[in-house]
Amino acid sequence: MDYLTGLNERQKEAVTTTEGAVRVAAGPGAGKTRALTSRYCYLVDNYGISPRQILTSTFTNKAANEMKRRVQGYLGDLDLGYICTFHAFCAQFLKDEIHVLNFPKNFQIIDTEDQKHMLARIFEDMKFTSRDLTIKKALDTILEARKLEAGSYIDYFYLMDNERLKRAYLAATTIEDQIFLRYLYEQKKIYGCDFNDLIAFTIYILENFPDISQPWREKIQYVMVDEFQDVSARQYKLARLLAGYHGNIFIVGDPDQTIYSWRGAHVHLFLDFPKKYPQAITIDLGLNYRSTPEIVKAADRLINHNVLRLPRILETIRPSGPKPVYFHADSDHLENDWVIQQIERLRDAGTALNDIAIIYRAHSVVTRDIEEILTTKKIPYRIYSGTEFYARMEIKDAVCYLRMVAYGDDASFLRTHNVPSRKIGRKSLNFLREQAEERGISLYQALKDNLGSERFRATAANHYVRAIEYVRANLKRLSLDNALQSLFDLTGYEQSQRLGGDQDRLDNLAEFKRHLKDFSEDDEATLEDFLTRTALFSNIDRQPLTESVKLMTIHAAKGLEFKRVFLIGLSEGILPSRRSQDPEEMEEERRLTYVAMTRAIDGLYLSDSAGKTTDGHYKRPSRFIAQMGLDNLEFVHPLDKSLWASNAHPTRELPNLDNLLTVGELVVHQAMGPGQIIRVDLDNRVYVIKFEKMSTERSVRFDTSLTLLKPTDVAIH
DNA sequence: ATTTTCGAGATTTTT
DNA sequence: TCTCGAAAAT
Repeated sequence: MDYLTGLNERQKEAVTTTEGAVRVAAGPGAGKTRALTSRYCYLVDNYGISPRQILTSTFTNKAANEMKRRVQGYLGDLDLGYICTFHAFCAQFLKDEIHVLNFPKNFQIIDTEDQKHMLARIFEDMKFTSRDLTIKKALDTILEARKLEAGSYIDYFYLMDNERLKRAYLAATTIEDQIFLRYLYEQKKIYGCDFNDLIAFTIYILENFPDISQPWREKIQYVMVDEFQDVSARQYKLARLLAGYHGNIFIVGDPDQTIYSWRGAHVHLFLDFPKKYPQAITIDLGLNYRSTPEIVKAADRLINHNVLRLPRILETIRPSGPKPVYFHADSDHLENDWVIQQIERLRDAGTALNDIAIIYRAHSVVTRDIEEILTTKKIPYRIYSGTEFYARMEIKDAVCYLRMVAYGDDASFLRTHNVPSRKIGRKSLNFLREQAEERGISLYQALKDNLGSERFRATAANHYVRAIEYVRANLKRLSLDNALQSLFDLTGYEQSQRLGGDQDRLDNLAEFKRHLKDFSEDDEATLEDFLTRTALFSNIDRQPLTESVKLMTIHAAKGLEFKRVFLIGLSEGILPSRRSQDPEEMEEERRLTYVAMTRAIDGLYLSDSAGKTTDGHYKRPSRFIAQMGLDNLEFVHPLDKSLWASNAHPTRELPNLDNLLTVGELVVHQAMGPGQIIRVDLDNRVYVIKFEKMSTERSVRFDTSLTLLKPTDVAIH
């Protein structure tokens, strides 16, 4: 029973409320993963529910692994296959059920990079170049278009046969439609399934095939969703569908930590949960176990500038500590220098390097400079990001060689056909494109069919084709790691890397082969399974070999905690990002800062530097520094208020929204008298106000004259 | 005539 | 790291 010991009353309530719809609103460091884990154990242990009857959606694979470890710690070794991301659940589901959409069981999961490749190829085929419609924009448009009507594009296109789809894109009148339909055609041709499709297909099947849907809904007795504030509308719909039969849906989240809006998350989903489930009970976990009161105070002051939130009062139990430290440097080099000096000081005072993290808005903030200083000072560090294991060039190459064996798709072909160099350059590739286009075949097939032609006489293309064909033919006999080795040997890939002389790359390849070998220990494991896994679990958590300082983006730091946190690059244009223009985006930037601050347990260090940004503007300290409350911070240098002069933040927050009232504030309306602001609706530009005289809430336009009765920090309810 | 190499410039966040 | 373009190499 020790999964219940040490829980506070609120947490216990969350754990033991097992029926119906439950919403847990949890602040940072409130032990929400703890509550979720305990509830899982409680259901299995007390109610005799089998793990296969509980779907627990986590936001990252890392979080899933962490939860599994904890549950197994309490209950022993169990198969916890449904503690996973929605995407991983859908991959499992579709493997069994996608045949109803006439897709093969071994459909291919494609990632953003594949999609970009496909689009690039379409653009080139169409000889289409435009400054206004870049590949990136086209991809956004494609994703956006599909978001609108979950099922419709499946009805219209995925159930259409390829010939009709082809006619549709040829007949399209606008460039956008041409690209969109052409893209769907290309994707369908290879039975590709992107991350959105995984969810959308699953929903589609659940909604349209009752014979499949009903057994699943009966089987899944409990649905639990972690990090609900980052769930997209579509994922939410999936959760509702699966929980539809038993009605047990349990969500945990913190609207103030919504940092994935760009991926479809919206604060409203959490705030409006009771509208979907009128009987839902809400449990508030506001007690912060993690950070010192000083850190919580500054973070709380900052987040109170947001309008789209549930007001809450954060309480702390930790003993008092130092105020967060703010350092403004004259140059980015001096900023890095200061940060690393502090780290050295902490280390010499006995802080383990593992307890220290450097956090930033975007990878670009990490310059060669900071790495150089860390190296010269002999401080081991590890960057969690950009070049994660599977993102490394040589690993991607290896994966694409394997994909050539399994799928022979164009994206993999483009990555592998000329690595190492085989004298197949642009002209030859264009030739292949024409062939492929004309005959409706893949690039690889086109190459195979033209091996005898003069064009490829002088190239090493035949080696390439022979290697792939050999491994394809012998795949059943070869173990996966041997298959890859054969590919390497026959194509000379590894040899070329060896000649390149980069030992790191060879080490990485060796590690990749070990992974592959581990995977193929299981006799059932197929190449397709492995590729599915690499597509879904691209961030394998490798244990750091040595004690090291961790560098990561705020997004990557979500859900983690560190004794000491350095939040660097707190400049206007970086945090908040210059790309965040409208007020809602600005709120997201503020939430990001809030998330970063609340990672810290004992010490929080904030820094920025003067100098120029890449676009030539002079950098200014972030407005968020001021919004934390200057008296809540410890300034390394005497305070220079001119750094936040009124001209320092041009046009970021729309002027007419600058003076918005905040939820909870008491106002007087000329006609309707006194009332309290319940919600601020930015979409419709109205305040939702509960007036004393009225029984129902009223909407009042932003520009209506309202007298502020008195500002208040007190929460409503 | 093609392919390869090399330097410069830019890069939000991720399942 | 990736892309682009121009110069160098086959």
